[in-house]
Amino acid sequence: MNALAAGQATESPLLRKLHGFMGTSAADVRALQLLSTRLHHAAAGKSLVEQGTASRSALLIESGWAMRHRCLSDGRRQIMEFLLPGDFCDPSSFVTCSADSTIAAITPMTYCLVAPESLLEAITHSPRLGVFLWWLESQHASMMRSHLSAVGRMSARERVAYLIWELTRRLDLVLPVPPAAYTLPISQEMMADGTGLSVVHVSRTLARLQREGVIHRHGQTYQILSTVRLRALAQIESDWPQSLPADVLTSMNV
Amino acid sequence: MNALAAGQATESPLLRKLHGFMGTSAADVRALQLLSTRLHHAAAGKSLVEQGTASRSALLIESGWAMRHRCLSDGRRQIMEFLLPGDFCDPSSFVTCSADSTIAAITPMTYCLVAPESLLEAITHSPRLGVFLWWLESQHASMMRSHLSAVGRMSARERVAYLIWELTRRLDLVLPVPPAAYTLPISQEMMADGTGLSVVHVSRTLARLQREGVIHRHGQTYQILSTVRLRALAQIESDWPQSLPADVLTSMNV
DNA sequence: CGGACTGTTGATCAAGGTCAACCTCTGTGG
DNA sequence: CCACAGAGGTTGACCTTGATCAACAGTCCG
Repeated sequence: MNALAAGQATESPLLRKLHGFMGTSAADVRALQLLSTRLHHAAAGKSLVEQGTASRSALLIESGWAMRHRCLSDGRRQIMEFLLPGDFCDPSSFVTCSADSTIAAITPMTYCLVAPESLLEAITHSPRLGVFLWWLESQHASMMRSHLSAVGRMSARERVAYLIWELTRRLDLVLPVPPAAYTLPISQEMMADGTGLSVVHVSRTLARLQREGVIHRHGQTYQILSTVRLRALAQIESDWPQSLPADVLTSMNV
Repeated sequence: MNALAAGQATESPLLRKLHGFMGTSAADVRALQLLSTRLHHAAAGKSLVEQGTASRSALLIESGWAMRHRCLSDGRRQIMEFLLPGDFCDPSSFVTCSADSTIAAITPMTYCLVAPESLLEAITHSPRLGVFLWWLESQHASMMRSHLSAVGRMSARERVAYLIWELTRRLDLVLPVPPAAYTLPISQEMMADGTGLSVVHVSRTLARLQREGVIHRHGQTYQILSTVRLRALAQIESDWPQSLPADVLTSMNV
C-alpha cells in the first residue's frame, strides 16, 4: 500500500482514482503501467473512434477531454457522455464488430490504446486492478442512467445543474485537490447536445443559474456558489461515486 | 454444437438467445443450467431490487417483464429500461454497495438470482458462455445509448416508434418465431415514463402512428404495418443486435 | 480588416404538458 | 345480477417550456 509518492501523484489520473478508492500497492502501479504503453496524441476535433468502424481496443485517457456522440440523419446530435482524464472507456469494443457511436477529442488529448491482451496481462498481475476497473464500469453505467433520468424527466434548469454537478464531481476524482473554480472545456453547444436542449436555451439557463447565485461563470470557468442548491436542482440525494464495498475484495481473494 | 433439441427449445429464453447467436454445445447448456438454480416468483408490481439497498446478485429473467426505474423527489419517474425474458441483468451489483435504481415486476415473473460464485463456475465450465454474456452486456450498453439519443434528441413520434421497435426486436430474440403481432404488457403510462413524455401525449402519438398506417394497435397488442417507416421514424440505420464477431471467440481460445 | 466561431438577447412560435371530462373495462361486493 | 369503484385510455381546451429565427457583440486568427 501507498507506493504512491507525492511526486508521482501527477503521473496518471487513473492511478489517482485507484489510489483514492483502494490505495495502491507497487503491484497495482506496475499493472497499471502495463495498460499505459503506446501513448497517442490527438488534436481537438479529431475522431478517436468513428461510428460504424471496428476498433478492438479500449481507450485510457491521460489528458484532455473527449465526447461520445451520435448524429441523427438530419444533423441533430446527442452527446452520450463526456470523457475525462482517467476514464477507461469502451472495453466492450473487445467484443463488438463496430462502434455504435463516435468518440471525438474536444481538446488536444493524450491517451493510450489498450489491447485486450494488455488488459488481461495487467489484471493477471493485479486482480485488484481488475476489480477496480469492473467497479469503475459499474459506476459508469450508473452515471449513464442518471444522465438518462436528467434528459428524460428534468427541466432545463435541472439538467444544466446536473451536468455541472456531474462534471465537477468527476473532476474531483482526478484533480489533486478540489479547485475553487472548475474549467469545463466544452462549448454551450456541447452542453446543449449533452442535455437535449437548444444552444440558446442553455445560454439563458446558465445566465439564470448565475443570476440566482447558484454558480458563477466566466467563459469556461465555473464556480459553484451553492453546493446545496445545485445538488437540490440536480436531484442528487446520495454522494457519487459510491465507495467500493470492502467485502468484494476479500471475497474475491485479491 | 446443436445440443438443443426441438422440445428443449422452449426451456430457457437466454438459451434461445445463445443458440441463435453462437449455437450451443452440451457444455454450454450445462453451464447455463448452473445459473438457473433457485427459481423465484414475483407478482406484478413487486420490487425485485429496491433503490438504495444492497443485493449482490444478478437477475436472470425466465418469464415475465420488469422495469428498471428511478423516481425524483416530486414523483416524476424515469423508466431506464424494460427487462424481458432472457435478460441477464445487473451483474454489476456484484461490485456495488447499493442499487441506484429500483427493479420492479410489470407482469407476474419467474427469475433466478445468480450469485457471483455461480457465474464464475458457469464461465469456468464454458468460457464461450462468458464471452456471450460479456457481449450481451455490451449490446445492452449500446441499447441504453440509443435510448438516451431517443429521449434527448427525438420527437414524440420518433421516440414512441423507437420504443416499439426496440421492444419488438428484443422479443424476436427470445420468441421461437417472429409473431405477426406483439403483446407488449406495458401501460401507456409506462411508455410515457420510458420515453420522457406525458401519458396524454403517448396516447395521441400512438393514435397518430395508427392513423398513419405505421402500426396497428389493439389494447397491448401491437402489429407493425410498415417496418420501413417505423425504422425510419426510429432513426434505425443498422440492424440490432450486431452479431458477435467470429474472431473474438477464436482469439480468446474458447 | 474581415471572417469564423461562440455567446447573448429579443421576438415569435410550436411541441408537448396540464387539466378536466368522459368512456370502457374489469373486478368486487352487496 | 347490478352497482360501484378504480384503473387505463381518449379527447378537447388551454397553457408553458423551450425551440426557432434573427440581429448583434465579443474574441480570436488569418
